[in-house]
Amino acid sequence: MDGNSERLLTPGEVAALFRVDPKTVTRWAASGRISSIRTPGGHRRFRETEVRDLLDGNVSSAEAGSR
Amino acid sequence: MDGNSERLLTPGEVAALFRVDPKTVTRWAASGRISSIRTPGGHRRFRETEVRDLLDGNVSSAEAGSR
DNA sequence: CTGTACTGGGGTAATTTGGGAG
DNA sequence: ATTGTCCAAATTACCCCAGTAC
Repeated sequence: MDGNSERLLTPGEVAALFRVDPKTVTRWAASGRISSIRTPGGHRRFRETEVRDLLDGNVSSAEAGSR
Repeated sequence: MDGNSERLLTPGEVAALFRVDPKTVTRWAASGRISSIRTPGGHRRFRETEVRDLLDGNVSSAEAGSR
């Protein structure tokens, strides 16, 4: 209960995080690749946790282990 | 906290920085020589700091007569 | 209610992906 | 072993305009 408000990000925010175009983020939501919440007006909003998870959940660590 | 504000570069950007083909950059990521973040669409994004470090941190001053 | 900034949808061009062969 | 080019397919970027968000 309470306001465990999940911070919602706008397409422009997510686009900046992934270095892509806001329209591309919209396509991800349309393809079901990312969860999206719709505002009464039809605009989309994304969960920060989901975006964060995607950002660091696919990082191939090069790790400088010059052996 | 949250040092997530990292600028990401596209394969074409990194390729232009190294003066190589985008395909070559992709191979570096596939070999694990450089960190890579994947977009939900499958495209790769590279960290600006990582590329910069490689560009400036790999200069063997004078390149002693290696040949 | 007015105004500014951003968003949604469609369509087309550019880029990126993956594997194979030189 | 590393790189550059070939092919085909997928994904992404930018154009327009109207509507929504604050």
